[in-house]
Amino acid sequence: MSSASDRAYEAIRTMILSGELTSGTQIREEALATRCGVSRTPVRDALRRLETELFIRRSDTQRSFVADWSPDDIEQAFELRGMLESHAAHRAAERIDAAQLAQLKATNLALHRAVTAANPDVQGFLAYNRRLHDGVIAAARSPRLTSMLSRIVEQPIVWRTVENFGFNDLLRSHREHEELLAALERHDSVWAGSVMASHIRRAFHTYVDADRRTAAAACPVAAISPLNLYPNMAEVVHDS
Amino acid sequence: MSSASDRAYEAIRTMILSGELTSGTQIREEALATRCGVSRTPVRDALRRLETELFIRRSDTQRSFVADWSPDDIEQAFELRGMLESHAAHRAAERIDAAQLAQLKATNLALHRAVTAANPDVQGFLAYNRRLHDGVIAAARSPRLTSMLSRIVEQPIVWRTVENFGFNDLLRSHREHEELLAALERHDSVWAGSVMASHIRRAFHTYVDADRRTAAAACPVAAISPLNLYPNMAEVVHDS
DNA sequence: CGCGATGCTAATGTATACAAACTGAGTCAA
DNA sequence: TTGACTCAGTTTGTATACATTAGCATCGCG
Repeated sequence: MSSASDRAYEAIRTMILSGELTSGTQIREEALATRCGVSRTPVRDALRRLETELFIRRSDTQRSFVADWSPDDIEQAFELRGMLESHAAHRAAERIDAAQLAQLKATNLALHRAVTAANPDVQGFLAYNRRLHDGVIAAARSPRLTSMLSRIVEQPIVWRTVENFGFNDLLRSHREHEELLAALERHDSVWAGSVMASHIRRAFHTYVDADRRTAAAACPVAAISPLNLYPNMAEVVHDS
Repeated sequence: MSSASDRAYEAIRTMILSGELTSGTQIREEALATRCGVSRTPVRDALRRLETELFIRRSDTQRSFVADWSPDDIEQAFELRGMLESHAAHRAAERIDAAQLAQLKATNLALHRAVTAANPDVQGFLAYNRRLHDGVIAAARSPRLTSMLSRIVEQPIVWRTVENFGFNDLLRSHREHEELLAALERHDSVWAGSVMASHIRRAFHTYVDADRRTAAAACPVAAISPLNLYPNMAEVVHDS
């Protein structure tokens, strides 16, 4: 999209993810506009986008607040992402062609190199991981699915997750991708769907564990949801 | 949302659903603004919303066009809606309380009355049907799920579908709701999920059949997708 | 003392003017 | 003839000013 609108979007998103804007904070368009160096118009655009991605919540009276993610919210997000990406993998297995498959393999190879480098390149892992998942989604050839996955189940959690990943988690991620690729190569949709479902479910648990370890640590992204100390706590009340 | 923005949204949406704006038509903000009697600003807002709901497609160069729904698109939409609402029913069965259940029952009773009235009240059916499904989604208590279902898998297809429903289809819909309510009352999440999945899958086939019958008829909503004459046509090329 | 009305302040919604970007037709050169 | 380039016209993006509405506190009245 356009430059100013994009910059505003990225800037605000980053502020939220970095913890600069904490959950529950009210958002004033004017203030953000100043901060991003643009006018209110593109900021409003960005806020709309962030709202559909549930980074931002609007009160019944049109005020915007930074959304707070309860442990239950986070689990739901993982659940939805698992369901949708599993479906994407299922479709992809029926539709993927040799070129796409080759590209996915190359991506996972690059991911492996990033992980096993002298000092592991987490940013690289993130980028390749994203590219691989995007590739699978694209191979599913469903505009609706693509749109839902890109917009709603976006990366906030993944971000935070990978921050807390250890070396072994990254390696395991690579191995699971390998299995997914094997399933895609055989056009075995059931297998592909299952692998993807477990892949994401595992990421969920890795997240919960890592979060429990680092909760209340100095890292602001962990401090956002200290309740994660109790991941088994069943019903958490939440508004909106 | 705000008045002008809402009016623009409703107006444009109606233009699309009624066939006044045909698929593929380029959308000029200025023209729509004039037509809706508001300025470009709320029109832009409305277009963004309609874009996330996939009523509108944007070219890589920021031009907007009315989306065209191929038969494959429509099946995908039903698939996604089935998956998500089935999940919603599953969750709802675990969480629904007596009050919510009673309300759903009342709604389905009202739906039945609307259908079996002297001359069947299709608009009434629509309203009650929507209320019932919304009730189930609300009972699932998942903001993310709610947002996805309300935004993306919205009602365009349902609208067109019900236009083509016959008396028996409406009655069957009521019966399937009854079964769903029974599952919810027993808090049987597996049953509830299955019933919802078949309910929506059946709606898909009813749509396909009805559409085949009425395709190319005078009704503009049917004329929007003449390709539906061939519902079994597998792969349809589509851009975006 | 409580409660509601009222006016001020601040935030969002809307309109409009201007800037930037795309479109497409026409032109010129290889 | 084709292909790239240019330039006017059109369309969208951005900024800003104004309108409207929510928040909030104070004041007046019962």
